[in-house]
Amino acid sequence: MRIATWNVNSIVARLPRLLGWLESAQPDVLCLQELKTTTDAFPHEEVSALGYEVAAYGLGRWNGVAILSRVGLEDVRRGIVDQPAYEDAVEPRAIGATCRGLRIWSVYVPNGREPGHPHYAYKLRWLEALHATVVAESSQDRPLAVLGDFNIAPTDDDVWDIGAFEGATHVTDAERKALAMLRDAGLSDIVPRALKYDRPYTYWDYRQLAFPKNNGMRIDLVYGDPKFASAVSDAYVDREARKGKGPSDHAPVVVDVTL
DNA sequence: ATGGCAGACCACGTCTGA
Repeated sequence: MRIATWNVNSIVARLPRLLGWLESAQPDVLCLQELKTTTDAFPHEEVSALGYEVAAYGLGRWNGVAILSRVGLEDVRRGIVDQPAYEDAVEPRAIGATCRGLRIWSVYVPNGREPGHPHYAYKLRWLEALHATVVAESSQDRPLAVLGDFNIAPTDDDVWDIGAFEGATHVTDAERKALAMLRDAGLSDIVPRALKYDRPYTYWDYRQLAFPKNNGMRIDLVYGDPKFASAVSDAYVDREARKGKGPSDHAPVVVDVTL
């Protein structure tokens, strides 16, 4: 079974590329983030035409997550356990579903903006809620994986130049400790192969020629429980999807599992 | 010292992203 995650930075703007990628990469399950549209406005017909069921969760301009599956889509759940609000709004940042016996979550962790900002505190609270969700769902007798845009670079090697991140989010101890908590809960970081260069970055800023310079970050992560991790046969970042006209600023992460 | 790009909508400026 082929599982993937991709922050598309607007499902509407990315639809032609998404459809083409589904046809070429042939994932069985795809987790999407940053739909930037409502559940109703999701392009259900176009995606269904390729054989995928859709569970989408979007409220409009920002955020929005979805799971696409051609191997079943059951027990859909929108939002995580005690999901915190930001400025009184509970945002569409997580959706879970069961696909052929595999429990999958598509998550879009808050950005944080800058350490000390209320959004940063929100990010850390959100990660605690994600941890609680993982703990709650780990009791089930089925493989579990959390995929998505975590907005955290797990190590200094996961950014092109750690010196450029002084005082910035994505690399702080508190954020990385939240990832460590997920690992303590039994999940493993499924590190993908890079198809070019030595580091498996998944995001490159649109500005400053970041992609051709490979000034990237690995922030789109796959966290799997032991059942999932032991079933992984391959994992890679599809950087080809970052090339050309009208790409997302993120590339898909693809994981093959014998489940 | 800062923006640069891209997308959505509060739409011809503003906000967000990381």
